[in-house]
Amino acid sequence: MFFLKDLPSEAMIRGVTADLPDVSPGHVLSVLSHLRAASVLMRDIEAYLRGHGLSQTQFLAMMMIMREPERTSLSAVEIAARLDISKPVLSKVLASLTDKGLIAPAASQPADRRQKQLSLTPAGKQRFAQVLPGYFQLLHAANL
Amino acid sequence: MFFLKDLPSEAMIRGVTADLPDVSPGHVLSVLSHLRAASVLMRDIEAYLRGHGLSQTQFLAMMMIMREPERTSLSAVEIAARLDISKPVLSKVLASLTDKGLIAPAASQPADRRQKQLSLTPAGKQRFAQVLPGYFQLLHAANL
DNA sequence: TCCATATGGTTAGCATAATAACTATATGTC
DNA sequence: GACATATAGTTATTATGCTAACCATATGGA
Repeated sequence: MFFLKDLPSEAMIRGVTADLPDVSPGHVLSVLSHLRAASVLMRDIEAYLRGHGLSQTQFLAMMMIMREPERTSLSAVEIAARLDISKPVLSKVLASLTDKGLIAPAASQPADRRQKQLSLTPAGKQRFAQVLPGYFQLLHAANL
Repeated sequence: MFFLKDLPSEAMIRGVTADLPDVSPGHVLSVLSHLRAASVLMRDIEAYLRGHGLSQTQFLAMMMIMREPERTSLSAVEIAARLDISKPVLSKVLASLTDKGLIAPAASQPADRRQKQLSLTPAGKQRFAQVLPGYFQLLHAANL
């Protein structure tokens, strides 16, 4: 995660986009500022989570499982759809969380034997509870 | 680049942060929405640039060199500072741009032999000019 | 029933990011 | 002048993302 530290000046954008009448330099600069702020925040979040032994994706995968009001488990494709990441990435993330003992196959598996339902272990729930408040405080403190 | 597709509801955030009085659920949700929008835009930008044979970092490194009003070259550390990325990443990015023939060592090298000044080649300037308008149009079209 | 097609998940290979550790060159102080 | 320290850049290692290709299981139509 990264993004430009030195944003282009509005004058520079205006010069480059002079022949693009549908592009407003002020708006483009505002979008760039937001991108910069978002990337800095994501970097901060990743550093915070890494301090707790988790990548952002690992943390969010746990959140997706915890968040289901009616259920205690989810299948891999359900998690991938909610996170908007590719299946292979999720496959690795789930393997890593399993290795850490934070998630495990759910007690009841579905009839469809292609699927694996996954639940948080007690250790997983505890880790998640430890990390969540600081995560929301970081989000709250962001000026975005 | 990615971020949550299904954002948590404000009620869910409120429940989790009930004992954090300094965290406002509405504000947290707004920050999450901005993060989501920023990550989607970055993914779109990366896809656009990849279609032109460049990664985002490669493109931005070229922009940093082009952008200097008084100069036609920059050293690696100057580029890294403006982009806010680590030196090793920049080292690879510059090697890759050199392999593509888009940048080359500048005609005049500084006395300090540790440094390498880098300029855009004619092919580099042409590629940059091809790509830039679409880049700004993507930024302009973003609702961020 | 059987075969084509779809879906869930993993593996393989590539690109890009980070930190740590390295080489080479400059600089500044004794 | 010589040695300690700082700076520019590269290499090694690790983590995380992607697409493409691959198994295994389900499903649906002839």
